[in-house]
Amino acid sequence: MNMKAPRGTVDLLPKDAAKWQYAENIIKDVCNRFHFKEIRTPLFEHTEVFQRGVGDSTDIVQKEMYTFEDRGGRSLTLRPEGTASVARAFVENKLFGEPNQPVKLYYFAQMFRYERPQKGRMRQLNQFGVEVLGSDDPAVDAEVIDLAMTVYKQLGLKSLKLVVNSLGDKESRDNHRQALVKHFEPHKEELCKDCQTRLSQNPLRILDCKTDRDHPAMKTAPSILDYLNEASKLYFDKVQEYLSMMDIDYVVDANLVRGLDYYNHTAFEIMSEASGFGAITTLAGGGRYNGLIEELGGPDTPGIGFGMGFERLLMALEAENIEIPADDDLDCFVVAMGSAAVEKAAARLVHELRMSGIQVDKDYQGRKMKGQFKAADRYRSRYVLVLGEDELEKQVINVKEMETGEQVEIPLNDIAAKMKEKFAGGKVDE
RNA sequence: GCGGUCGUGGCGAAGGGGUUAACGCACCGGAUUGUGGCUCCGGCAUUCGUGGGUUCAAUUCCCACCGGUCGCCCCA
Repeated sequence: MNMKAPRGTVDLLPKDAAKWQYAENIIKDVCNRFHFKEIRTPLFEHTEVFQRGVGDSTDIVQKEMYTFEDRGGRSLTLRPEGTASVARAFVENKLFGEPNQPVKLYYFAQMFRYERPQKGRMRQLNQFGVEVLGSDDPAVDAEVIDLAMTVYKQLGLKSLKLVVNSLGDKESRDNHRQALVKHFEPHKEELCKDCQTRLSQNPLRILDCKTDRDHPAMKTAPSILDYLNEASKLYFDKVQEYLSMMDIDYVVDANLVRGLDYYNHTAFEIMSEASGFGAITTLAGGGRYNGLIEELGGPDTPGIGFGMGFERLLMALEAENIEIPADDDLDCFVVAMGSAAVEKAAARLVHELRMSGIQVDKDYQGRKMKGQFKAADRYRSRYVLVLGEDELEKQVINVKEMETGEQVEIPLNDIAAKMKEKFAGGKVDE
């Protein structure tokens, strides 16, 4: 039997889970300040949701989905990204009818993509993401970007690069697409195999190709920015103005192309520039997707959002040597030493302390007293409560403060109240 | 999906076809009948990633597979 976690998956162990919780809490706080509400959608959807939502020509749909048939013969797919699911939920639950518009949502969710694992790329990955549905105000684009950047700043990241681009509206995209095909068609044979396919499928992505990066036709390729119609250009200008007003640094990269079909107008990506990051530097990516809601059967509703890789976020924190405050001190450790009666009294004591709101643990390994103290030390326990035959006889408990080494005897009847007193007002180091 | 590289205890790491698989850290016990450190002593690998093959003999050589890692593709 293969008892290893499936390829591309990892166990999140307690010491790392604490870091995740820390980051999650900061993110939730930022979302709250931006007045976004949480949404939780199912882990899997009808396959069609992604085929239509993400787009048939994308890598995700073509080769990365975890698709399976359930016992009822339905084709289901583990979600490879968040936007399509949220859009489906928006339509199904008629959130477009809510009085509060736009609908501003955030989520923490696992995504699944069948890819060759690598550092920063897992088959099961975690994303934090947001979606704003129901407004095409360019200030919303800026707000969404601001939210992402605020999250990173709140966590202490500095070496970041924000890249923005505009893919324009449908008319602009179509015109640009035609120009691209016309431009690359004569060089078709010189391009890589992938790009030859892209020429007919999605010529925009040729611009993003690493293989043909140095091809002379690449430099003279028509830029989307030159094909934006008036409305699209105006829109992009406004987004940039808002970003400037918020003092958010960014660069415009006309070759920034998002891999998913639903994007139009604003596209952006946030990358880490910290050293030792490896080949993968994208921390978050997103953009506007006016038309997606309609594609999924809802009313014509504009939308914008981003997905932020959680594993990569933590990699970035590590790369920038940002310490995550660890708070794993223990309030009390009960050392019990003696007969069965002592053990029973200790169990009761532990229970009572916990009922009083005190964090407490004890030894269950049958260790000797010295070993129990060592354990208490490892747990960084503030107090050790010793209960032995003598104490039980006298109905007291020996309380030792580990940092100072001071010890006092407290009657068993008062111990819960006394300890509660000591920890009143919260722990000092919290 | 393709290419490079790696896979020995909880962790780090040596070894190199031959009956006991170094060492360090951590952990447990003792010296010290009930108190955290230090020191000393002792304990701690029956899958040396998995499965085949070569051999009298394989952790060591060969093959395949699995997994990690780095890069390509692409993305979070």
